[in-house]
Amino acid sequence: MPRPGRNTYSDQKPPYSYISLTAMAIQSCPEKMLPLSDIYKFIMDRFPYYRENTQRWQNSLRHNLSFNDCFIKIPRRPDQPGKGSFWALHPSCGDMFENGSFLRRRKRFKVGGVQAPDPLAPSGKAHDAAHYLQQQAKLRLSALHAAAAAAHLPQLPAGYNLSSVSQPSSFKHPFAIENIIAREYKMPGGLAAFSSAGYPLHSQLTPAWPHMYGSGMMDTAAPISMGPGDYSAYGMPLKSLCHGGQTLPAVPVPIKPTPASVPGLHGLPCAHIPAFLANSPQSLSPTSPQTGRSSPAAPGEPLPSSASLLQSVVAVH
DNA sequence: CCCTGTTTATACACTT
DNA sequence: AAGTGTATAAACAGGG
Repeated sequence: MPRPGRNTYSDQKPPYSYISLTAMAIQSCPEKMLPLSDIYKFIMDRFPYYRENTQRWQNSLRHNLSFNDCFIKIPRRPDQPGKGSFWALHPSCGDMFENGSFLRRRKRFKVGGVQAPDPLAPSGKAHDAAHYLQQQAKLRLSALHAAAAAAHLPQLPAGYNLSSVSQPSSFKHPFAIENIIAREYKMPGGLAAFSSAGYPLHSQLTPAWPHMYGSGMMDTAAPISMGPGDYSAYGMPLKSLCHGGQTLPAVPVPIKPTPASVPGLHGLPCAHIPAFLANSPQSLSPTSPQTGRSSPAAPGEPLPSSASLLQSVVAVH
């Protein structure tokens, strides 16, 4: 039982920005893309704090999706009825939170920003994204279809759980919650920063799992533990990112910044992916104070992260 | 009508 | 102090 007199543990605001929350949601899905409603669902499933004032935070979240270049919008295919588009992470956004803080990025991801300020290039965002998603689609789909066939699943109906098989590569995006967790636990001194409730006391970098329902989420739903090294930041082997894949027909076409989008080719041919892992609430949750605001808790030492790996991958392109 | 998505504006916190 | 990133509010348009 939670502390008496207190709201339940989990009503504390998680130490994540909407950007990181959204990124987590997207990354949690095998296809790395989710419709808005599933992003909502993901967040509400795991962060009880967001089960209230939905109007408010959902408006903010939508604002973030539109406003930040790190999110790309992917249309649905005609045969995939439903409202709204899918949302995915821009392949080049890399590890935006490499500084270790999921509340505030060091720098905002901008398309055509740092590495390729080529004004002539057609919107880097759309371009990269399209390319990336083509590969994603290829990989994921083959895995999904194989899995569906094996499992006698008609059409990957909503509610399926193929998480174990639909991760063709052992990759984890920097935003994948697994990574976030792993990173946080790696934080030097991180564990020392816990309150008795297992809640970070003074640092945004310390483990934030208590905010989430279903501590075992990664274990149960994402048995993607893996050996280090052989994966890129995009959910596919580095090789396929660097080479190949260019021959694919443009499957997904990000909409946002590309006036020249091919109209006809819509979204991934994948099923509508439900928020993965709707674990039963375990209510670990935090109690401790969100000291983040007032306390200038040092952002902690930047971790060597997959960001560097990502950068090199992107640079190749 | 409600949901989705875009845009503008303001306030605040953090970084440099 | 200025610049930047994030949160929030709100207006608006388009689509199912």
